[in-house]
Amino acid sequence: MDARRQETQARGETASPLQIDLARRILERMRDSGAGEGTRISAPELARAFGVSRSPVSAALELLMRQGVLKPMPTRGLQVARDLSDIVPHALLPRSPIEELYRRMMRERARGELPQEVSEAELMPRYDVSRGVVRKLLLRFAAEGLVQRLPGHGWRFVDTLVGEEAFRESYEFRMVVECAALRSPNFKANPAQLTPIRRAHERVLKDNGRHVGGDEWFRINAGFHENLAGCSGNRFLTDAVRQQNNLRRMQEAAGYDELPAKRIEQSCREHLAILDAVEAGDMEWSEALLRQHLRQAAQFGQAVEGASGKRSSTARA
Amino acid sequence: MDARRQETQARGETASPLQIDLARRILERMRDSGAGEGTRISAPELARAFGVSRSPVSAALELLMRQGVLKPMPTRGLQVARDLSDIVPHALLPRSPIEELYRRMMRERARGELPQEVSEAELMPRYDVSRGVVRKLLLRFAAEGLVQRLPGHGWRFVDTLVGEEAFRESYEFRMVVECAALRSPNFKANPAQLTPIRRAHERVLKDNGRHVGGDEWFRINAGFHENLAGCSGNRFLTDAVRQQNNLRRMQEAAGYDELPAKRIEQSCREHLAILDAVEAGDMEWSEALLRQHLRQAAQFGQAVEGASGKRSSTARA
DNA sequence: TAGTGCATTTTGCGCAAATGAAAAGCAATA
DNA sequence: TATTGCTTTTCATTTGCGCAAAATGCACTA
Repeated sequence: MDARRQETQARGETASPLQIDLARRILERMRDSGAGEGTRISAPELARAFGVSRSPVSAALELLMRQGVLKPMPTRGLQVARDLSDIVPHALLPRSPIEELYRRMMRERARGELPQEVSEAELMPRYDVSRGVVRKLLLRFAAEGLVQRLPGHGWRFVDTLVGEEAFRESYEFRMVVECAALRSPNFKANPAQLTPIRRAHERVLKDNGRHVGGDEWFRINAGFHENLAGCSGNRFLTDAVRQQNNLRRMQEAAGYDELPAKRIEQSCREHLAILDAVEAGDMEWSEALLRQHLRQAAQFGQAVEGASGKRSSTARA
Repeated sequence: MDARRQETQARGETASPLQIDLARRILERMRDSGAGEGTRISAPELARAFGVSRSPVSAALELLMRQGVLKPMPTRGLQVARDLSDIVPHALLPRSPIEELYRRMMRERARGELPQEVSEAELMPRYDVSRGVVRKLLLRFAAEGLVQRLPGHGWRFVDTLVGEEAFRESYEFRMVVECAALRSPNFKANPAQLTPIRRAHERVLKDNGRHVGGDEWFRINAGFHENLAGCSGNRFLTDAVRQQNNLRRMQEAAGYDELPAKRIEQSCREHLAILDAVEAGDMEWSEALLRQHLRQAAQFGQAVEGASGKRSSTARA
């Protein structure tokens, strides 16, 4: 057993979803924290940071080593093998089949190809997977608040953000929550938290959004809003923002409307301006900027939605 | 098969959790909608209202008939058999074992007897149930946002509301969200929605909180805040309030500190005052009242928490 | 026309052993 | 002292089948 396991792992044939996911997040973390060639990587530290044991972290590091991102230290341990600033995580790391399926379901739902109410038995043949897999996927959707169990049979996707209604409501909600976060009496800008965010934004601006795919920008964007709310010190405000990000991620998955580089660039600058104001401690100005930022994003989104006839397109703020 | 099923059902030995739950909700619905003796009950209408098929509704109605709450019409169908205003639903309808277990888990968690992070394997022997049941329970907790899956193994309960920190944050969050709901441009007081709420409050006042247990009051209280937010027409605001209610329900489950009847009565009056203002369309005054109401509830809760040495007691607003 | 009662179909849950993955423990080392 | 590499232990997922329960369809009636 042991021999066989080592063998398959060495061939790179097996890697659990968690391991792949960790590898990607580790890569992003290293890059955004400014780690350069030769930087030593500590497995226990990563395990702590991501709330898992060393086992999956070790597997993820091995994965990264096979991809040439890491290399062994002269004596023991691992170090960064190359410059990370131009790496596209998703290109380097294959998505696990289950992750792929998750995104596919999300996309089909966002496009309306998948009905709002579904049964497990309906999904099994559709995606040609076992019930266990279906349950696992639905459970994950449920954990992100994107789907709910119906009282009797079946599951129900939450109202998506398509349509003027939900779209407007979403922005109204975000405006309320995120501005409240800035106004929170306990608000405290944490440089250790915000610096990587800022760095990521600057990286986007540097290559004019050429190497920045929609996925990447979404992650950066979501991270910005979530961490900003996080500074409020109010976990409920933070959770609410995260929840909204999850919802918008589903819309994003529809894959319509690639966001124009111009728009990304502008959002980026607005984010940086907000960060400046926050770090300078000028909360009123921060709030004004944020409010304006959200309003513009909402307008942009609605414009796109109005232009294309199809149901689509939440703008990313 | 068929004969056996009818037999067991006739003996009242089997009743699925859904059926029992429906029976209780139907009872509450009839009572709060002011149905008196002789009122005819329509199964399809109830099925629509609760989003299930007629099957479990029929079973629930049969259950209520066996309890003497309903009786057959002269020709066909069912009617209310007695005055419903003094009925205590929980006393009449036995909770299903799984419901009982759910509440027990919640209570033990709220009291800190159950650790914040648990594994399924740990829970199975503890409650002497199969893995399937454990999963089902955890899934339900997850659906209410009370527990989350950890990346690797195990589940993690969300931070409870005990401790000054979380308690303050919770009220800050509610203040933000609920007041925003009242200020929402699309706010629209829906009498059909608010009248049953008002009636329930008046019932509480009428018998000075004598027959109103903590459970009952919690339900009414939660319903008030949720429906009020619901009038905003913004589903995200509504969801946020519901989520807070779920959290507070867990605190409630600890079962410390029976809320004094005086306090319930006062909250009740404050709720009614808010309803008055809302229905009169005076949103500014509504908001002022609501803000004051939440502030007082927060103070009351903190006072109790400070007084009793134990970790306990979220006040109900 | 909507509601009832009954029959049929569909759906999801319960159960238990085997397998794979993550957590935890431990000695060796820089 | 913290980290690494390895081993052991614990944990969760997978899989398939039988059954209970919910959804659905249909004839009949007020």
